[in-house]
Amino acid sequence: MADGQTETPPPGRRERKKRELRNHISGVATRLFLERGFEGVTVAEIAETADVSTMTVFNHFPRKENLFLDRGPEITELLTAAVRDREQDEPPLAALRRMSLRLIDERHPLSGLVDGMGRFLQVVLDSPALSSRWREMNEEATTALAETLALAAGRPPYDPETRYTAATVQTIRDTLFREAARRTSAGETAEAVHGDLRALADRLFDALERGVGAG
Amino acid sequence: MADGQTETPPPGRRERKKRELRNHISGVATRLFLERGFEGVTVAEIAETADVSTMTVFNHFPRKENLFLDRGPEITELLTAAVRDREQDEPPLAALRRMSLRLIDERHPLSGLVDGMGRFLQVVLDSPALSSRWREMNEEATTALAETLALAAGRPPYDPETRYTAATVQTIRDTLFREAARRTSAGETAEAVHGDLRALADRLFDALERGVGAG
DNA sequence: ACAAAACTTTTAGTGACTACAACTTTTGAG
DNA sequence: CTCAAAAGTTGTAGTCACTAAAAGTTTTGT
Repeated sequence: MADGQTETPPPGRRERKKRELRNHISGVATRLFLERGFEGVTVAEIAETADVSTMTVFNHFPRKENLFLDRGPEITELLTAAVRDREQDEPPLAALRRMSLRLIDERHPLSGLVDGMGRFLQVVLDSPALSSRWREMNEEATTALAETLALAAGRPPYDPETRYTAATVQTIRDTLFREAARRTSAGETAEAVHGDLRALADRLFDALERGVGAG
Repeated sequence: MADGQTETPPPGRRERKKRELRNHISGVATRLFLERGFEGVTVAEIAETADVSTMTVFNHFPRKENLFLDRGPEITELLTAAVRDREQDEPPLAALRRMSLRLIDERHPLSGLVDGMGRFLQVVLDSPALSSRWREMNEEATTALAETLALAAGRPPYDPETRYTAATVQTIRDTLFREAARRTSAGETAEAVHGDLRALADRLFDALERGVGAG
């Protein structure tokens, strides 16, 4: 299955080392941020600790915030894929609800149901720059979802009511994440929160669907 | 009615001059931003043009973004006052809807129904920093509204479902503003957009109320 | 008139981020 | 294997938002 060479460079060593270095830098940065907060660590210090130059950090992460928050594209992908890849006869909002419940059941990090997520969220909320980047990621996801929903419903791409629906789905996701992170950080275990979170998700999606139909 | 002295300093000259200087600086800055975009103007240049020192600019506006976006508190105040000062028997969401329609009917700047709002929004959307501040203002308003709604409904101050309602009200407000600014900047007059915007507001509030009840 | 309070200014940083040139490593072709 | 191009890293020298602190100026109340 695996070819076991160690000396010959199989096309892709550059890329692999690049990924590894990126992970290394982001790992070092994340650890420092969790320990001392976002503003308490300078990029120069991260570079020093990771044993690279400051410029290298910026080569891999154009903004300091990206060192801590780099799952933005993943959120966007989850939301749009849920709508795009659903069965023909399933309404978009039903697919989005299913996907949200699946994240919760799988204790996916983006559901917030992971130990340590409380500290993570606290670091974000304590930092204006990270909070800002958090909202920016949410908006990117909202815009992408609005486009996908418009496409699925055969509406014009900038329809305000479609955007309303997309923004509200994002509100639900954000509400669920914060609730999960808040309660797990308050000492409750992920297991204890799981049931309540699921019920909350259902209630919020119910409210949205009563408002706009099946979407 | 007015005491007409010009030489004697009636307690408040300092405050008046301060307000005037603040307005002067923000006016100069706004003009420059509209002409050349947010990133195209440095704070030093604004200070120079306004004939003050750079530090004075920062004394009046702690962030550069505040020079262009300083109506955040006003939004918060409008939303919370609508709920706080409503008649006892009026549901909170009905009061918020009335307030939104009133802004539209009065062509209030925060409704977006003002000539030149298109260019304003374009400058905001063209600048990452201003877009970020815009979202931050929205979040402040959302948090304040959530607290007020929770109080009005006798719920705990951090109730996730109340926050969902507040966030959705904000989504409606933001959607309406963008739609108004987009269409007036596309050449339509505020009068032509007014009727459509009112109807859109009603539809969005209908959707929200169907979902969560009268709030 | 005078002292305290409130502003403004100057000075001297810090820290994120950029442009650019020099240097090193990896890759692919001959 | 060799070598040149491509990709990546590094150091240098900025720019710009923003801060801290001290000194100078104007306004205010007595």
